Amino acid sequence: MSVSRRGEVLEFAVLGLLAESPMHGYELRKRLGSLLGPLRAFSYGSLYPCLKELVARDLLTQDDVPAATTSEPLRGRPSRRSKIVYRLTGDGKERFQALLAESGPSAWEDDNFGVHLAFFARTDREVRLRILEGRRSRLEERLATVRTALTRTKERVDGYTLELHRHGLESAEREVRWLDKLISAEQHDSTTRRNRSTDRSDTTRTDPTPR
Amino acid sequence: MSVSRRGEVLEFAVLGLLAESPMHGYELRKRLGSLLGPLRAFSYGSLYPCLKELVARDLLTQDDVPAATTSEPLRGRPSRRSKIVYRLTGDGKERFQALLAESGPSAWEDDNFGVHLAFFARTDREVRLRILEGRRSRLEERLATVRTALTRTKERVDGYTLELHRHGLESAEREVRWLDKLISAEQHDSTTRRNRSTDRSDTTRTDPTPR
DNA sequence: TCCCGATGTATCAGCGCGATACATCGGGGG
DNA sequence: CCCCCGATGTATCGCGCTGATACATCGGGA
Repeated sequence: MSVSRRGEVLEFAVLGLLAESPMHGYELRKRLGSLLGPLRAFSYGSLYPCLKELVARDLLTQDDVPAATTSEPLRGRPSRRSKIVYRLTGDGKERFQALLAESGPSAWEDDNFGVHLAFFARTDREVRLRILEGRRSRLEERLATVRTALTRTKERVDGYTLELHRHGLESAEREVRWLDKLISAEQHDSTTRRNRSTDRSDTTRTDPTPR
Repeated sequence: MSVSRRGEVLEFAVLGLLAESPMHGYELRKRLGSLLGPLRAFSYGSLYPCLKELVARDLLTQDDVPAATTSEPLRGRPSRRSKIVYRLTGDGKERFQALLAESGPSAWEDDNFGVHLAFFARTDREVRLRILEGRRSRLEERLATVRTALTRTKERVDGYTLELHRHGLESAEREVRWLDKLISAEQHDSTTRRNRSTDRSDTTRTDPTPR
């Protein structure tokens, strides 16, 4: 209760990046940008408090690096500020592994899905499949809602609004097809191991090839 | 200053919806949902404070409607809470027209573009074109940044992250093509039919927009 | 009858963004 | 030679917005 549970996506991303190699805040934020895209990138106003909390939870350690690169005897300025390098602790690695293994709804909700996908290379194949399929049915279900809402009000809306929604709808449909491609790639890839692709693990009725 | 300037998108949307007809908060929020899509829809935690502020700025009036629909003599309950209907004032209509005429960068930034497009039926054709073209170049410019960033790091990222960014890139490219279609539709519309574009008059005469 | 979902108004904790502040450093132009 | 500028680097604050929650009425189905 008192843990205050920050949004897990930033925590997850930070742990994953620091699992590759220790680094300082500025560098971390840049990597965050290239991980999640220029959008989705978190600001320092989120990053630094998050780092602070992770240190408090003993998932990270922070080492102040004086960065006395030269033999310069530390001039008049008493405080020669430099980098603060963050590093994963054992608990941190454990926590990251636990988050990697997460395959429930929290893994495929809008905000979280991107990060989980970005770390797929370090994720178990079965978990990958569950997340992809969960994401797919989540999208499909939203799609159904939007579609009916759209047809119900189709005649009562002007052409521009309609066009806006049509484009949004097509984007979502395109994302479903993209997910299908990823899923089928995963299944194909598994041919080297025992493949149980015919089991009925579908959470929702998914017709093969809607159209 | 003291005006506190709330995010203009909600204000714009609310004014636009109330310009069609007065209504109460609950109804307003539903329309907001079908205007901007289920995502993008604002929560009551945003809507009610916004309404309060707009009333304080004399852009809206709020009328408490007892909702004694029938001749029912108002049974035992002393407090028969009912709807609070919001209505545009003259200043409100003026403000909405001013926002409709907005064609600067604020009109085509990510957050604002959707609302402006949703009200295109009530927007001057020239303003429509400027907004569409502004939006297009904004997207194109971001696209260029992402593309170079992607090729620079192409080899240093695992396949899943790459795929994620590739899909995002294609979505943006698709949106550009979509804008191109809208722009060309606008231009075509102007050459074929001589719209009474030069007249003043009607504030809201909606011409049948392209399919 | 009782519960449930829709209608209806309203608030609150907390999160994340954007702006801002401060400080060091290398380099290019006046 | 200096000064500005942009990149590097850490950090905070205001505030809009979300999701949860609260409360109240109503119609309808089990």
